[in-house]
Amino acid sequence: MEALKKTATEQQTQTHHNQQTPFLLSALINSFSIYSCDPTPSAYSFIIKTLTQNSQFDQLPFVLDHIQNVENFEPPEQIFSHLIRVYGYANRIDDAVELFSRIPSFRCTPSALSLNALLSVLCKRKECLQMVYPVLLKAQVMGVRLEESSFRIIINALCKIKKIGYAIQMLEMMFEYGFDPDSTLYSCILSAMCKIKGISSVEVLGFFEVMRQKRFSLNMLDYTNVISLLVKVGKGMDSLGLLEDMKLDGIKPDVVVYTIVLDGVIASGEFNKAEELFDEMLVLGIVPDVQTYNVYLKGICMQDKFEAGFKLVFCMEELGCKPDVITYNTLIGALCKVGKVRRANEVLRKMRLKGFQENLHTYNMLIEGLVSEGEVVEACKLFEDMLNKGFVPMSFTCDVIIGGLCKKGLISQALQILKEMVKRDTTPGFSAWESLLSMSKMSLKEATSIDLVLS
DNA sequence: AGCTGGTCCC
Repeated sequence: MEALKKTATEQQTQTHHNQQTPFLLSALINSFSIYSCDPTPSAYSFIIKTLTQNSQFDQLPFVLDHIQNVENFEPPEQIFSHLIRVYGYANRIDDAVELFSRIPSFRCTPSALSLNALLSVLCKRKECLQMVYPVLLKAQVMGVRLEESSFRIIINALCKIKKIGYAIQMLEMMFEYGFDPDSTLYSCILSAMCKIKGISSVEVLGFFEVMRQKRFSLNMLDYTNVISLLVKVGKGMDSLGLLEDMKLDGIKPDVVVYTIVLDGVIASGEFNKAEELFDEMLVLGIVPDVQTYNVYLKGICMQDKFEAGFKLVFCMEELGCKPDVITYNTLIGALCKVGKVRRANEVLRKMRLKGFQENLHTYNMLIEGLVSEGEVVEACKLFEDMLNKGFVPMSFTCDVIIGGLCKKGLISQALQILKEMVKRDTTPGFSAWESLLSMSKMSLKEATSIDLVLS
């Protein structure tokens, strides 16, 4: 073994040409035959490690063939499970799968150790997931028994690709195998469920109920996931119940949970309840952060209480919770919505003075606000300002301006915007075409101009 | 894990 290791170290500094028997393998055979003993499994382990570390994968088949056909020892399974993982890292998926199937031919009985190695390799790659099922069938034929850890790998992979139905089936299969899946598997599925868009909240709540009946100790994330889903599907008031359950469960809701629930309550227009919730939070000693204040500010603005809104922003500064772009955007958006574009513009000026850079959202809201007030020329100025600052306009915003310009009969300016869009690879929306084409007074020359842009 | 409105017609 010492002789082999010495040879292996020397070999690294030498280059050598292709031979029938690779250098390290013959070194192994020689080193042991000098002392008239047989190579040990750990000697093979050593050269396999050396070869993989040097990325000499082309030599591995010779070594494996030698173990299979010449030696008689029963190699430990770790040699193969390790090599399967290494093949995975090297992106040699077919080699990994083939080695797994071949394990019995090495006088070794494969177990979940190798199977899990292969499953991990396959589950890490989206394009390999389709191979998981055939591998499981193969494993069954080979007499490999799935372990709890095997199920864990598969369920995690299924959750990642949002195949919740299959994940639940695997969960049920675990019972058939005599395993009792723990709460982490359920949490994993629950969290994946909540991320699926268009999932029915009834289904999620049903699953959540199963978790409760199993008397799992639910964690903060479980509650947060479900609460956030309820808010997303517009059942903000239902999230209040879960907030209570959470407290009864001994979990102290944090600022994130309160912010989500507050958002849900405000979205439902229950402003009194929102006040109550905000107070409750303060009483519990939870310090609102900028995101909480932004949600709270949205509620105030929804009630058109702009003075209170400005005051809140001032208080934030006093309390050391610096407002951010979203805070100012919330004010700007609310002001534009009720036609107070002038005041919205003042907010823009103020935020710039405070050193904040407006973003795409700020421009979108102000431009739309100006257009709906009939101030198309101002809107165009702002649009230009936005382009100069390097913002990529949203097609929606362009549509709004084109609509506004057409309404005022400013067709050539509208066409200018259209050209600007085409230049930036932005596709005009339906309403932009509608505005342009509905101009019955459009002259032939301008119609041709559209033609040119289109072609 | 949470905050800003966001994209055709019906």
